[in-house]
Amino acid sequence: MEKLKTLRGFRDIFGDEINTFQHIEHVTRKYCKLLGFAEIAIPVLEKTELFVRSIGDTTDIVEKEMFTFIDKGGDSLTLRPEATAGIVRAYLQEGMYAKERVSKLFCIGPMFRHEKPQKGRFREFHQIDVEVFGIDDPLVDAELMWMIFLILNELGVDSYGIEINSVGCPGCRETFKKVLVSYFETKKNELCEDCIRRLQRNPLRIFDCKNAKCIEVSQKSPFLFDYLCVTCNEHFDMLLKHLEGFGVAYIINKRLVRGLDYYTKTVFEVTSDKLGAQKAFIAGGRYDNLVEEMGGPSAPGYGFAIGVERLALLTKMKELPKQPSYFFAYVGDRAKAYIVPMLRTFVKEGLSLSYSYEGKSLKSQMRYADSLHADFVFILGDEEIGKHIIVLRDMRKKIQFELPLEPSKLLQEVKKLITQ
RNA sequence: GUGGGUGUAGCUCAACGGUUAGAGCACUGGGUUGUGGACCCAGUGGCUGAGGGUUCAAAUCCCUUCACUCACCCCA
Repeated sequence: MEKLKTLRGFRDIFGDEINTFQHIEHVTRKYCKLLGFAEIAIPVLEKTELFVRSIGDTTDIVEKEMFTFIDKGGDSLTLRPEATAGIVRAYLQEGMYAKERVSKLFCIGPMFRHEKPQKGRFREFHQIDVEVFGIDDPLVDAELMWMIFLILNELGVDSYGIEINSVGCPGCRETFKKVLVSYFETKKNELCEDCIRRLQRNPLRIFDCKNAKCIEVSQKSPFLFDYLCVTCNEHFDMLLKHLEGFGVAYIINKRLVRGLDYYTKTVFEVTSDKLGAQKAFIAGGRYDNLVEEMGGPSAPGYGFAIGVERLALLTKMKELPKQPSYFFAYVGDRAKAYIVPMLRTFVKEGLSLSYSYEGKSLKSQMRYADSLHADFVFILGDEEIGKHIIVLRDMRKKIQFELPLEPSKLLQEVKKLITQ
């Protein structure tokens, strides 16, 4: 029989890694709540059309990376490749735009993209998504970057850079595209095959190319940054002022463009050189026209996504002080019968009590207790039962003493030890 | 989708084409009656990823396939 295993690019997350995940979620939730964000859980599965309309039908994500299938009813459904589309849908469907002036939402969960896996990239991966709707003040852009700064600081991530750029509004972008295309047309023979293709479809993405010759050509090319309209320019200037006010260090990267069609004005990436080829672990930007394009009111938006797997690779876990743990070791069947009352007594008080189901020798139980890093071990046998006592061994201090066997008195003595 | 690298015990890895495929870690038991970590002894554990071929003989060479991995494309 064939061995059962996870699908390619899908993984079990457990052990140290899931602890890191939980820690990342905990810290992120804390700052989201401090800055007035409300958590929302949205479906993993939506109609394919939602993603095609929001992400853009010529993007790689939509063209070749979605898990799409036909449902029994004949609908085309897709496992979400990103969260923004679904959150925009919820924002509209639940009428949030009518209930509040500004909506601040965040969402944590798995995303799915049918790509070839490599370092820091999986077919099922996890994102923490943060979005703001209803306001286009550059203060929002800066505030969220500051939040990232606070989160990374608390997670002990040190070597990273926040790269920012502006991709303008549809107005300045269109005029710039013409300038750009006419420049690259003159250098066409120096570009790689991919970039010649990009020239037709999405010339801005030539800036993303890693080919040495293309970089050389594009470095001398005009930048959209220098062609921004007055409004976009002012937005960007204010963003920089606010970032300085927040004390967030940034790098302006005029080459930075993003893979999703809906971005306007501010775009940014947080990168680390410790991640291999997939160096961006947080990315986001402004999307002032997306909500309207999705059939809603004219509501600007701004958001970012944290790649949890990638961030986990950079997170330093601190050893948290834990409350003491207890182990119950027993000798003989009469003593084993005390497992149930011991458990009831301890767990009710919120104290962790482990034990061996199999019993075996006291030696093996002590070894087991040690492997579980128990702080205290109770030892009970016929001898103690006869004397109405139980032995408590302090595993760190290597000392042991006798305590009353009666549960309420035992608990009293144990609590005294904790407060010592 | 395109390349490169790697597949041997639960994990990390050995084994020139030649005995019964080994070691460390982990696990289990033991090292005077009922006491942990270190140390010592013993034990469990493998269709060498799968399938075919070459050979007297294949973990080892060849082909196919699958998986993992890194990179490209793209992305968090």
